[in-house]
Amino acid sequence: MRVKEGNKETDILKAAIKVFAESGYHKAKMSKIAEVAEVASGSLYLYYKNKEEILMKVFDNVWTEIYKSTEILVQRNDLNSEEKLDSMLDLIFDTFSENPDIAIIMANEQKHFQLREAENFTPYFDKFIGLGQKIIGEGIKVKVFNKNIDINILKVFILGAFSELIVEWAMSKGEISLNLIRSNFKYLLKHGILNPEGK
Amino acid sequence: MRVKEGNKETDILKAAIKVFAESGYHKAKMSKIAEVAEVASGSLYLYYKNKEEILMKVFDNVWTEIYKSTEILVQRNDLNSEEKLDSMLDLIFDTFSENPDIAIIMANEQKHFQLREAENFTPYFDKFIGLGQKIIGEGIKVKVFNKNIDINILKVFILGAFSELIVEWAMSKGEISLNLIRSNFKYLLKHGILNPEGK
Amino acid sequence: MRVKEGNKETDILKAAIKVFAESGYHKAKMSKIAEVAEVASGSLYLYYKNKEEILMKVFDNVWTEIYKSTEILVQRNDLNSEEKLDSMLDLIFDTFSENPDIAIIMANEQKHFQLREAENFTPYFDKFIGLGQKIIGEGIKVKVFNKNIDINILKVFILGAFSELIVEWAMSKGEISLNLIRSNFKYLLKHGILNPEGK
Amino acid sequence: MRVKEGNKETDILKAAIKVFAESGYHKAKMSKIAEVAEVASGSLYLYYKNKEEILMKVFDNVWTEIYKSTEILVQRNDLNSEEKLDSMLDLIFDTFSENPDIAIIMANEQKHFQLREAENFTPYFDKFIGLGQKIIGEGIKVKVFNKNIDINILKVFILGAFSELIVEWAMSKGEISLNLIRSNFKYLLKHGILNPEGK
DNA sequence: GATGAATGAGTTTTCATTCAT
DNA sequence: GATGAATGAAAACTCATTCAT
Repeated sequence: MRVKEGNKETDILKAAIKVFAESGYHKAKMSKIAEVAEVASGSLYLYYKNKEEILMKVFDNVWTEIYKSTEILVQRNDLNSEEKLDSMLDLIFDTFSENPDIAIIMANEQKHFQLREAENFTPYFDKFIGLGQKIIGEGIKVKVFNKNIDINILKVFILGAFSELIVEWAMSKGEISLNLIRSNFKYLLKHGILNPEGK
Repeated sequence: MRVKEGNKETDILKAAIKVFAESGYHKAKMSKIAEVAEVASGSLYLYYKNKEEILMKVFDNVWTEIYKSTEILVQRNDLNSEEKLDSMLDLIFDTFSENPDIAIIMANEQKHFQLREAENFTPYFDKFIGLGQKIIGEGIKVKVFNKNIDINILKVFILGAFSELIVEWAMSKGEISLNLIRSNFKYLLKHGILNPEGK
Repeated sequence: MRVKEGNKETDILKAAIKVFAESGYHKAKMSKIAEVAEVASGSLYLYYKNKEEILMKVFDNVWTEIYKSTEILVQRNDLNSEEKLDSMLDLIFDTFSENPDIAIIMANEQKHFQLREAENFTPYFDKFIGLGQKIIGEGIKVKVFNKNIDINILKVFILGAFSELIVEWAMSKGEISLNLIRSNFKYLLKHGILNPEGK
Repeated sequence: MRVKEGNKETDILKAAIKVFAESGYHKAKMSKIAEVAEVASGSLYLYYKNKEEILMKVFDNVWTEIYKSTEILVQRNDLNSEEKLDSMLDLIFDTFSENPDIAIIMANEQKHFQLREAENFTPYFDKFIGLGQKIIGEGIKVKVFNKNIDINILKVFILGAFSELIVEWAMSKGEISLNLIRSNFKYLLKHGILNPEGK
């Protein structure tokens, strides 16, 4: 029999990530994904039920990975709250900077599907957000973080700033230094923009 | 004197904003926009060249308005840099909180069209961003804002955090207090999350 | 505005009848129906939800018409049972001989959809069968028809024989005399094949 | 000695009969046939050229068998015309009641392929019909059957009534008594529906 | 200007058939 | 012979846009 050559499932997913990032989900054509994956269009449906399922798989993969790493992080006793937040930010910076196309897809499509196709959207995004909240909550308890800040607002603040920055970086195709973005992001998040030395 | 109401061009734009916010641009049907605008579908094309042009007009309207108000703000002598930043943030908070559907559209669609249909995208967005940068730049010069922060990164940081927050609010249909969001946002932006009293 | 020219809904139905009769429902292409109806393919969907709905409409139309005429027939007091049966047979002979393509479609497709898409199948077929049974039942009561015959079996017997004959005629494109078929059918149904004069 | 069971060619045919009866030929999937036959889908093509050939084989098998048995019947000298007709009817009743799925397939698909794929359709159906005509023709000659009946019409009449009845029985999954159907069928065919005792 | 019926290009998806192993 | 992964042609259907009235 004809045996699976290489790994078509992965090839297709990689191709889809590329095409979705390039054209946006709605304008992306299945035929283009097939072409990039060097696979017949019918083969897409051997591995994925339909176009949406491919996208959902992209999100599921990243958020599952991020969630799992964060879970381990949360349980570490050798790190204080500030260090845990730092590590968590490094984690997502690393993940998306290794997969800039996924960052672009997340920024452009995630909200739409989270809102309007919630039942098919990976539960690991919300679970990850929950862990982030936990880290911050602990930081507040031990008075490292300001207790007057609304934690629900904070999480949205962080997520928004982060995803905009990572996409800006991804779109610039590396022209902007990721490390500069990362350090500025961390600094801003912790100290804000005011000149600490006063005017 | 009040301009006569029932202007079709405006009706269509309002209807489109509603429909785009509800379904997302790509899934929005022209026939639905026509229905909501209480206009025949053919009439849409009397006022707008095509579907995309309607969306572009939505963006052009908000960013032009925001740009113009910001321009006036920038020129005021009675405000220092921190006050100008505050006012600018109030400006966009006010604008989008009066038009939550536009906030949703901005969050979901703007990036796509900014990137991939740049030639049709309103120049007033970039012009507005320029003004924002100017305000901050001045603040740095007078040492109100921290000079070590990269201004390009900062603008993306602010924009990302802001739009995520405003959409969160818009999607929640008013369940979250806008004032709480605004004050937290301003505080975070200025002072960050660390407890100022130390641990 | 562009006003309905002619009657596209009817044009499409007529075209579909032709195409379904020619190729069979499953092999019939929507594009072919559109071509025959001299209409764009998209227009088909202005009048019918999908391919199946067109076919269902064909069945609904014939059986509704036949049912209504039979209903009137059943109520007549001037006819005895044998005459009513005769008239009913004439009715269906006339209907299908005026629409030979529908006869072909009925013979080839009806059973499939009756069985497997029962919820979309016209209720007027069963209602018509009910009236047929009523006529025969009355004939048995007044001893015109043989009381030993199972009426459920009889109705299937008649229906099967009739539809096979009408299709044979329709397929022959008029080579066989319809009147000959009709008289032989009536005779056989009443007297059977045995030579009445005995051997 | 029993022929070895588990013959793939036969397994496939049996599976196809089941699947065709269940879903109808056009909706039947080759993959489903393979699954039911417990065979790989590629193996279907080792034994049959394509989907249509499988169906054609189904028809060929029944009609060949029926033809051969009828041929023997025709040549018997110990039976008069009426008895021959009776036996022939028993023959087809027996054949299809032992293979109700084939009865269903015949009723739903035969006409389509007889008409539109005549060149691939088994010649044994027509040959069988020829024998049937011969039996009746002889019955007319010896004045057992009514000479005024058109023999071509009669054969269609019988075939239609029979196949509708056998399918009705097959679909009812045995709820209706086959013997009752058979006796009513024979009676109706010979004597018709009129009450022999007059009104 | 206004209408909405009509258009037809464009895309996803299915599934019979092939063929490398 | 047997397998089942891979293929790609084919077709239904959608919907932005046009245009006759």
